[in-house]
Amino acid sequence: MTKNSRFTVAVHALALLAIVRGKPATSDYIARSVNTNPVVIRRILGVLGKAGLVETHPGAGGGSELAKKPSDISLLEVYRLMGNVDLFPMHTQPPSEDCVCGRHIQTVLSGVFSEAQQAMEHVLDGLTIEDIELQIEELEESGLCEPC
Amino acid sequence: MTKNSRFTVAVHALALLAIVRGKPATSDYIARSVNTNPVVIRRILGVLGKAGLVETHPGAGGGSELAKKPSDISLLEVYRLMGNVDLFPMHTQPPSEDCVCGRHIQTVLSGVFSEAQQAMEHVLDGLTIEDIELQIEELEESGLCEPC
DNA sequence: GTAACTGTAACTATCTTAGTGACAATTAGG
DNA sequence: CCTAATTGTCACTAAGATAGTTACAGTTAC
Repeated sequence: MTKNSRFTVAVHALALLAIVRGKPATSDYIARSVNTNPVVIRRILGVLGKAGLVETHPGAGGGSELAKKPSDISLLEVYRLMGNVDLFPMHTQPPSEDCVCGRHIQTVLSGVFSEAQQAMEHVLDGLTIEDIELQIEELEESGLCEPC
Repeated sequence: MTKNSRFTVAVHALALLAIVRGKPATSDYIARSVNTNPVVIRRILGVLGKAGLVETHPGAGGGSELAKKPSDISLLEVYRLMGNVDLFPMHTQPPSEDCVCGRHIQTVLSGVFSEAQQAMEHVLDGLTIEDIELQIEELEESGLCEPC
């Protein structure tokens, strides 16, 4: 599996932006919540910004806020933006063409892999940042939004 | 996501063993089909052997063969044996407990992640090495088994 | 006895990732 | 205009994972 946590961090950041709704959040503020370095957050917000999910402003009083409604941001969109393409890596070197198995295994596996991956992506496609936000607020058992 | 190709290689090896049905295959033979080093194959066969999927014999005339029917080996079993546990890595450091979002994000995400992973695993659970073998043989458009 | 195997340890090269410091550019506000 | 706050981005490091490789002792068939 892609051994990176960028999807997790991106969803965390977007959920936080949803919770503070409208008030711009600095990379430093988000980084404290995620418990990482602000540069890591800025890198991810950069990708989300180019895709139109967030708007970011430099300078004093700057920061990032959502550019779309939380209910319009699907987790699948975020997942793909974070560079997650193939769930199952193929052979590092192409298999032997001199073998019945080597000749066809990649064709067969790519069908299987894509079916499995689609099943997973279908679940992510049915969930939005709003769902995450609501579940967090439900767990907190209060309608207030005092994130930090 | 799993960043290693061991699952692919394991399925390749098992499919090859299914195709040559009964005739023991050496790690060198399998490695030529996969296009890798025999030690890489032996490492994987070692795991499959401990799990009872293959039987391996050392010495001259040795090699590996399936210990179960191809139809009794599910791809999910192989997937898990290859060390694939969590599809979606969480934060590298635990998020801040001082933040509403940081406090609950992992609880919420672990539910979402497990749902998505289960959907993927359900597909793998419905497929066996026999399915792979049959698809390969179908592509080869011949009932003969001359793998190399 | 010899040749053909496996199992496994040890090592290397390569890649990916997260994290970090540094600094120019931008902006708000006095 | 000056200052403080903030982003974007580059360059680097440390750590970890992976595939590949060599080597060699142990096992087996003939």
